[in-house]
Amino acid sequence: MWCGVALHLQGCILKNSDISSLVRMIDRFAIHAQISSGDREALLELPYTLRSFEAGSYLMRDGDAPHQCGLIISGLAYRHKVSGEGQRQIVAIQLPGEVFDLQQLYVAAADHNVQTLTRCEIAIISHRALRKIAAERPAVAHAFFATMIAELSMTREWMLNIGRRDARTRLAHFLCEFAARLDRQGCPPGQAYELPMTQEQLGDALGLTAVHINRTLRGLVQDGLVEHDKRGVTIPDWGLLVREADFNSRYLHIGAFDNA
Amino acid sequence: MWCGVALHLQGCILKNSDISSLVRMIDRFAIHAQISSGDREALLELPYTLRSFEAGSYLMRDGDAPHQCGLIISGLAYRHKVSGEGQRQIVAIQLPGEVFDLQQLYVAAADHNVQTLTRCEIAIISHRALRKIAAERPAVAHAFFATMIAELSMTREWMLNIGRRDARTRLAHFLCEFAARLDRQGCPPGQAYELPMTQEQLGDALGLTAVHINRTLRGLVQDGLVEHDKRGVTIPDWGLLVREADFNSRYLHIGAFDNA
DNA sequence: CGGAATGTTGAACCGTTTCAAACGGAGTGG
DNA sequence: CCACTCCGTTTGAAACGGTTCAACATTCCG
Repeated sequence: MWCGVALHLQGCILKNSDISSLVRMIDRFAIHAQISSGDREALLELPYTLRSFEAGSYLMRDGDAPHQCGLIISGLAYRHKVSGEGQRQIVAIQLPGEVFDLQQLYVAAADHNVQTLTRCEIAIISHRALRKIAAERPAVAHAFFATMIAELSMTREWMLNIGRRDARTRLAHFLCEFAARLDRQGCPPGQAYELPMTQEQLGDALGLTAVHINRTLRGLVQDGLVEHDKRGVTIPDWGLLVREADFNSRYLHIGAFDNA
Repeated sequence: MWCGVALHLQGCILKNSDISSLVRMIDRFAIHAQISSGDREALLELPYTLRSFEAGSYLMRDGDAPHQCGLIISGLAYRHKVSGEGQRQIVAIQLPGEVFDLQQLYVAAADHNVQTLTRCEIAIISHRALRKIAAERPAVAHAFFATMIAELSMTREWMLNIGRRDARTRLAHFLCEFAARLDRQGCPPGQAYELPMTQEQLGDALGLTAVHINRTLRGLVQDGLVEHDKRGVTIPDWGLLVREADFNSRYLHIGAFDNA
């Protein structure tokens, strides 16, 4: 299922680049959540295992008893559920650096699947270790809680998107959200990014068919709202697309947590 | 906006019924989350304010800076967002006793609305007090976290429902979920319950129009899958509806949290 | 009792799906 | 290098599920 060597942060060989990206991510998390440097150190010293996964690997399966979480160092993953009829709904995209996958931390059986979208480097950490640090360090628990709030908010907006917007607006909104979130993660801002999803996956994310995604996307391209070659997306006029998409980034709570 | 007198639990007049239902709810929460009796006492001694709200009152507005949470003692509430076109999507129904409204606990500006569906008795508590108890008592923080996980799971299932199931299945699924959740809250089990929602609200919850809800509901009734008079729903054959609804209660994580 | 909100029904319409066929690019093996 | 396959994209035509609009019935509530 996964290839690559398991490397422990503690007393184990690790490429410099891996260490530094882990540090960078936890630092971003720390700033975001305003945790102390002691908390930051403790987070860094947890027993991570670094693994590499091929595109399409399952990180978690619906029904499994989950015992570990992942922090995406590089690559993209997605969460999905499938209905009794075999219809798939993608319920979230997970970007690199979006802290820990905490969604099943206290749950006996997973209620959805997580699968990699591209090749991924993931720092794996046991639930036990995360529960322990959350119990010992209130600020870390607080930060974990805040990330769950952000996830929930994003999921609500997706629901509005799927339930109440037409295909064109829906797709435009998705493209805006992707750009805004990449932006926040410190990727080169806004105008152009790689979107490593097939049209079928886009359809599954937006509650549409691949065919209709195709037509809708071509519509957006034809009207000059986005450019699009292979898996690359570029947005020539951000304001224009935002208006078309009915997009307002407030629900992402970027840098807007109340830590008092 | 709200009528009725604000009553403080601490050293203040309070009807017996109010106290006892609050105690009952916190006890259920305590059992659910396996928190200690000390934690339970601390939860009970928080400075709640009891208020009564008319049906249709806003408990929170999109964009507000939220400073307090509510615990629904009796009545129903719902969360919703509205799109730029004025289309509304209901993203969750809140049942009595479903612990605290923690979804905006660490957020600078609310990202959605909460409105009462019926007349509600709500125990209001400040964010400050909740943050304090969460910081001081890891088990309580843990329990809060678990309720967020459950919310998130429910929201994901709604997304699957709206994105990938047809109107009939969607409505049937909604009715099943409602029954299962009421059941968990200790209401008389399964077969019959009151559903105090208009068809327009049902439509907004399911991403459909009121007209289509009407036709779909009549279809279910005609086929003997549900009975329905005024706002009452009864389910003659639970297994039958469950099959029609593609419903599997696992995502509700009823009594299935891993507290190790 | 009267007026407003909610439920019910029909007919026309439209956005999206379905099915089917063709096209293009990447990777593989001969 | 070509032939071949696989996967994803593109396009068209027909069908369908759900919407829209409009009219009317019913219930709720002051």
